[in-house]
Amino acid sequence: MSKGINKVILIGNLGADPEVRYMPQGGAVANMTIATSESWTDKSTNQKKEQTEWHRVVIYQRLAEIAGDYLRKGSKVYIEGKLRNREWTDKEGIKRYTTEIVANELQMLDGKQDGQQQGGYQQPAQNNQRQPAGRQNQGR
Amino acid sequence: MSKGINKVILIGNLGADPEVRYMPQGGAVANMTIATSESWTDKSTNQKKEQTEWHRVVIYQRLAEIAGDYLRKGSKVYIEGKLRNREWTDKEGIKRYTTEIVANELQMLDGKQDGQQQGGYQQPAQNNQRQPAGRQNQGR
Amino acid sequence: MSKGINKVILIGNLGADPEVRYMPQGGAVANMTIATSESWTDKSTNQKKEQTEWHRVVIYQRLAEIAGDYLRKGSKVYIEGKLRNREWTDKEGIKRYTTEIVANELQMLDGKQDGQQQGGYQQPAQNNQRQPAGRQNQGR
Amino acid sequence: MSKGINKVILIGNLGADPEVRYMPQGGAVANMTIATSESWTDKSTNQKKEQTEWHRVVIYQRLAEIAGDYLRKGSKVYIEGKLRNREWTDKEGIKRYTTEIVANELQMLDGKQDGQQQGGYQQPAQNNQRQPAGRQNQGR
DNA sequence: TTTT
DNA sequence: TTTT
Repeated sequence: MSKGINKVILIGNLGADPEVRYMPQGGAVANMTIATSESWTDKSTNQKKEQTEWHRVVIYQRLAEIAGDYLRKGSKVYIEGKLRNREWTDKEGIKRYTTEIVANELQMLDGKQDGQQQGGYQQPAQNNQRQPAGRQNQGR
Repeated sequence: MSKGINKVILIGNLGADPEVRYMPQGGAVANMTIATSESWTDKSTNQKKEQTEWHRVVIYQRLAEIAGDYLRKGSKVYIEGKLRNREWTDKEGIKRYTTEIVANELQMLDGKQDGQQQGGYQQPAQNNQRQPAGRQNQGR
Repeated sequence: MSKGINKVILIGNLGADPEVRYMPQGGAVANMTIATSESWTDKSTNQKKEQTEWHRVVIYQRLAEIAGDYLRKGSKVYIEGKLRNREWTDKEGIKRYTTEIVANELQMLDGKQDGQQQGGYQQPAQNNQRQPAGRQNQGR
Repeated sequence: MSKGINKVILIGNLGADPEVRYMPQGGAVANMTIATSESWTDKSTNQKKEQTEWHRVVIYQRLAEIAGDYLRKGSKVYIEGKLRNREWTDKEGIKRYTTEIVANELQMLDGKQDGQQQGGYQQPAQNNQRQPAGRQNQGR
């Protein structure tokens, strides 16, 4: 049972190909960043403004494999998940905190679902290699 | 116009009374932390587990004043807003990043809307004092 | 896999105790109506207005039993689910259409979780009797 | 102030071009139907199943004009709004009820934002004609 | 730091 | 038919 609601809904574009790694037990973990932006006109200066937020998203298991197989830099996705705060230590030994979205639903929103990319033929195995999940870029 | 969707929905309890400050121009800003927790049974050990997330929420203007007037430590609220990442420098000069929810909708979900609290009579003006918005606890 | 998103989020009060029935195979089905209301001031007449919507909600299986055991007329709930349109024929043989929310998440939002009701002691088994699911009020 | 939450989020495709009409006072009203579908494998028969829901969506004012100008049959959209139940009388004098989503946010999710359509050149003024809002297809 |  |  859960007490309270912790829900995030994002529609945005991937800043890079998802990074897929595998846990020692075999489960997949995908990390990706998603940009959402909003634009408005500043009424005092009458200037157009744009603000982009970059969201750290982590996905597990089967959904992580789907992300690794079908999503690429620039892909537009719908993500639903929850917020999670994580503590880690950087290489200088400084304690840092990161908020990320743990996604439990994912939908591609553009037609590049064939895995085809702008830069010609795409090797589907590229993001699929079983890399150890240990050393990864943590935090932001 | 906005490109993409950046939406957060929370239902949880306040960890403390909201901190309300006023901008130089007079607009109110309320900061609060909201806890959401989920509990489940670990099927391998058959033990009950609970995980609590603490969310930093910031509210502006009229909604901030409502928060300051009606919400207290322990209040259950519905919050809707968007994720915003903010960069700041701590007192050691270390650059830090914080993710917070900028709320644009707020609803009280418990009957303590009279401002009555467990600890006896409550002074409604307490959180209403016009404190300068300058020096505040930043980050987490 | 799902194509598209079909999501409803409601916070409101039950108009009556949930009606719980059991399918021939034993699965529970709970029907309930939930009111959400919004109020505003009509700026042309300066009059306060209020508009209430009544939502038909249906819940299945274990969640339906929880609803039957813990929810009562007046209970405040959070509901998450999807829209479903259903066709049925009334007793005059007229074909009718009803839209309902099929809930997949439910949370009680008030302190009446002990099953205590305003009218004195409450028999918890009352809504629990295994009624046939056949003859029910359909449509609205 | 609103009591309760009444929120719908849809991502789906338009079943037809939006129908835009104008109120006597000049405000635009757009009606459209949006399909969401989910597919799954029936584990008892091992057959693939698909279920499509058709949602009636109504949009007002400036957003209605945007819908009329940029959306076409087949367009993929994100819609956010609220549920509203409406009573009307069909031509046989039978009282009917319809549930629709009143949208307050709309985002196009495919690249056909230039108004270009599959069937050749598209007249942008076509859906823009100021038709009276009186006689419209009501109900479903 | 909340809540059940 | 609910709730404040």
